Amino acid sequence: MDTRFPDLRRFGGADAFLQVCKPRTVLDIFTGKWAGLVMGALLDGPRRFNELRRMLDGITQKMLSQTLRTLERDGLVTRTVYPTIPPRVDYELTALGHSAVDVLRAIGVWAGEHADQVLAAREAYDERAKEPVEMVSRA
Amino acid sequence: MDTRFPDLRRFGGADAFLQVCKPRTVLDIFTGKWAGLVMGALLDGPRRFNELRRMLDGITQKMLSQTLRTLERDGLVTRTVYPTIPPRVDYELTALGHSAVDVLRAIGVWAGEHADQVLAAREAYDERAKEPVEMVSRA
DNA sequence: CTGAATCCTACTGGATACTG
DNA sequence: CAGTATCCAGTAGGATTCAG
Repeated sequence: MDTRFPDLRRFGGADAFLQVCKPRTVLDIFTGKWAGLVMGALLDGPRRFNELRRMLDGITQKMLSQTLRTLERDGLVTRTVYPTIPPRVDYELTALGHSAVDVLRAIGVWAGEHADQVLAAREAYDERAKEPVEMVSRA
Repeated sequence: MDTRFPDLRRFGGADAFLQVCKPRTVLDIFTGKWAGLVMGALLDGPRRFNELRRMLDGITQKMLSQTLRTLERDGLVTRTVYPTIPPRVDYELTALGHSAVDVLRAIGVWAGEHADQVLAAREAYDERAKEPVEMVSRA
């Protein structure tokens, strides 16, 4: 989901979305599978790599590593290396990262409040699909 | 980005995200490439298929059709068919859909306000990557 | 411990052509 | 007009292996 600048040229109505045109690339921050969870795991302070891995049970090293690198690149997380043996690396949310978490929280709240409605709608829809079919192709 | 229920079992810290566990499936609403834009196009009232297609310049029939069907399934949009000739179909946001748009707007606002910071951070990061490299592997 | 590199699969989204 | 069906490319994400 990206294709780099598919770019949503002008946008008909909805002024609120005009600003989404350029910042669209930034939206990827919220679309990844893990980015939100990783930031959530950093809410309480700095964490080490394996600490995060344990918190996000189910994530692979690759995805954690990849996600962290992206978050760092986007300025949402800082990475601090302690040149000790064994090496130790701490990750921490930046101010920007915290502001992003607020948005994630808003999304989470909406999802929490409306999940039932959405799921019910889905069930109803899928149910209707299996129905009588009415339009019998009577030969 | 889905794999249906990868399911984020328990979640270490961040209480705010606990509720994301079950409703995670609902989050897909915001992750699609077009869902947000389509809902945005419906803000001012009902629209017909081709009307939407023109507003969302760049979208293909397939994606518009697919997106609308998903939105309908999730109860965010209603679909009304007028059995006239030629056929006419109207799409309109439901109350649930409108509430979702509010969240989308919040995301858009954040993106608009912080896009510059993120993009600057990215540039800086990419710049550093090309640097001296310091750690010369001196034989 | 903290990653990077490789391989592999499934899904998203686009182009094109056809139907009621 | 409002779709559906088919084919195709790019990519996200997982498993596994290797390295500093």
